[in-house]
Amino acid sequence: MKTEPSVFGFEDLLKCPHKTTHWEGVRNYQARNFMRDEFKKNDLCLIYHSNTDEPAILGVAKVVKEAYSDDTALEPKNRYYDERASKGRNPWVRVDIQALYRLKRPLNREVLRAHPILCKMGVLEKGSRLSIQPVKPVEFETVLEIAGVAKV
DNA sequence: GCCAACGTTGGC
DNA sequence: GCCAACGTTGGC
Repeated sequence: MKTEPSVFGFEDLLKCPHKTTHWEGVRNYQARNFMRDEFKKNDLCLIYHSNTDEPAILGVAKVVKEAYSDDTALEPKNRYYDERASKGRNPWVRVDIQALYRLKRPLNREVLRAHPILCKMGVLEKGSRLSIQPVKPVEFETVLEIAGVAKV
């Protein structure tokens, strides 16, 4: 799961009550489909900072609530407002996630590129813009193994 | 700030 | 359905 630290970073997640937040504002159908169809309760996700001086994977979170209506799309004042969405016909969903671990050693793109397994990750692909994208089990395990984790 | 890549929009 | 124009993403 990508996020821009200037908007909502991993540190912001840690400050939330129960280190839990609604992952809202996804307005891309492909990314939405992943949340809607693939995210199951207790699944783990990697948190990645994009559009920043130091893009990196730096945390792990858990799905605590599966996809449900992202009502920010219905609020005209909200930055994620979508005028075409309406109550009862809202295409957008959010999930709730809870921070679990901080990576002891955040993995930046240079580190990912240099690794024989992690160099294949979607986030490194040219033109990769998907804010929600699948991670292979072996990739996930490798990230935890070489980064090390600390409970938050 | 630049710019390539991509998704979306809308005229035809 | 095609495709040009446009807006956004995001690394660098």
